[in-house]
Amino acid sequence: MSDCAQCVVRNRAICSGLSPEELLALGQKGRKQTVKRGQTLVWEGDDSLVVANVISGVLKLSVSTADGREQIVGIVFPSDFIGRPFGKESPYSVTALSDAEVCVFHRSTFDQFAREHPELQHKLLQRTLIELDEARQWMMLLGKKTAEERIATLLIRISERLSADGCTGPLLNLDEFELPMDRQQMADILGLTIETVSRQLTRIKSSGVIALPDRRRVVIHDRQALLDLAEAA
Amino acid sequence: MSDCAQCVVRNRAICSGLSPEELLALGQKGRKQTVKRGQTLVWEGDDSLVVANVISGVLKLSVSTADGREQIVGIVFPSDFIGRPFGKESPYSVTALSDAEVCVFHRSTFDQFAREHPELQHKLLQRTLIELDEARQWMMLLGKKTAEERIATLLIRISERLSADGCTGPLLNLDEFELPMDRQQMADILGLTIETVSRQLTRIKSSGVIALPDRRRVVIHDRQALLDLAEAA
DNA sequence: CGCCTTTCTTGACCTAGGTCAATGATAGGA
DNA sequence: TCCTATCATTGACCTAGGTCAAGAAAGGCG
Repeated sequence: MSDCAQCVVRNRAICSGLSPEELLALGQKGRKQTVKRGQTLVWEGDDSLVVANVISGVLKLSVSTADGREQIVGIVFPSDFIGRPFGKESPYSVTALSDAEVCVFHRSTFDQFAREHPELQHKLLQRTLIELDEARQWMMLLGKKTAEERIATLLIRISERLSADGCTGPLLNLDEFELPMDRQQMADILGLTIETVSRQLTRIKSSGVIALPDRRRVVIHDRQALLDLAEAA
Repeated sequence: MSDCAQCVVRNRAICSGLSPEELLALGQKGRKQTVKRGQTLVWEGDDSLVVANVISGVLKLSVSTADGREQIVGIVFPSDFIGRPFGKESPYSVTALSDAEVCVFHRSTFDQFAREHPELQHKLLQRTLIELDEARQWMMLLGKKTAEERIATLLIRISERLSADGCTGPLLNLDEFELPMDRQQMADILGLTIETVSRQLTRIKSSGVIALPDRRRVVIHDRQALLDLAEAA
């Protein structure tokens, strides 16, 4: 792989904290790969052969029932880690929502390297714990929140995540951004239908809290009001 | 703490894999504590001061909205780990569903010990990854499954978990067991109301797939049929 | 620039599951 | 053992959100 020391996600991905020598050693085991929008990198139930860091783009993690219902169980942004280390089957699919670049490793190679480098393993643990916390917050949303609360929560979360991505500071709370997904995908994240998503967005727009200049663009006019709509964090 | 080498969850908890000396060192930092049914060990939002292993009993992890809606985001059985290492706030409450015994550590003490013992950290990572997979399966249930599918899934999961607990082999799939929770708690796990839980249980009972000899007891008469009701895993 | 495909919005209607309220069971405690 | 405080079930009714079916906007692409 090309020079990890120059990597744009160098300071935020799990590789941060590795010594220059370790970074080099890990870098030699990985390779950069581009993924086209819509392309699936890992299939649910398949042998988990690769893990990766996201360099650019946005991907979804999803699980499906036998009869085709799909639930998106995670959205992955640049600097996030994807794949299931230390386990032979992937419990979900990983699919690109936009064109993306990832830095891929063979799972077994990565597993071995991680076991030999406690600092890397620690980073991975920290990240997994955070993901678990987030998954549990989302369980609350899916189990107990109304459609309007769900939409408001999603908009807040995406705006936070996208602004954190700028990496210029803690959180500057982007008030205008591009949705990295279409309406159907929003519905699959929120446990709703596309029609309900559409209706609730129009409702919130009509109240003046947000504007929707085009399909993908969102402008938050009154963040506090949106937070109130989202209820508890 | 008393002798870890004699601990009933010795081979299943994260302490498994530690050398006798390490086990002793860790054991000296912890203490055994009993928790009464209904008692809350950790409050959502509070400083995360303790972590623990569950020795006996069953506990719930829950998060609440400002207006009092509660979602149970995890059920914890003997040999499971509780608490949020490497993070200062607990994102959920931990409450005993039955009287329980836990083996408690100060979080900071535990964090330090874990960082010095990669094997322990690895066990913790493995466990966290499994919990994350389970949380995501549950997101599918909460986002897309019908009430009947939810109930069937819960019954299957509990029976599997309780039989694994016997620790006599891989999975013997207990066909008769005691629910470690009441109807309201089932509802809070499944994102339903107590009435819907009750109605669906009666429905499944009427179809002959299960029997309910008393409030807590469940007998699975036709496991395959129950699996079919639960749809996809 | 118009055509076609896909995506999004909106409306009319329906239903799974929620709400409210009454009744029935059970477990402890005196 | 009876009494009382839960806890669970059942029924009648309601509503948030799902379903089905038109339209209306955007993109692409020749």
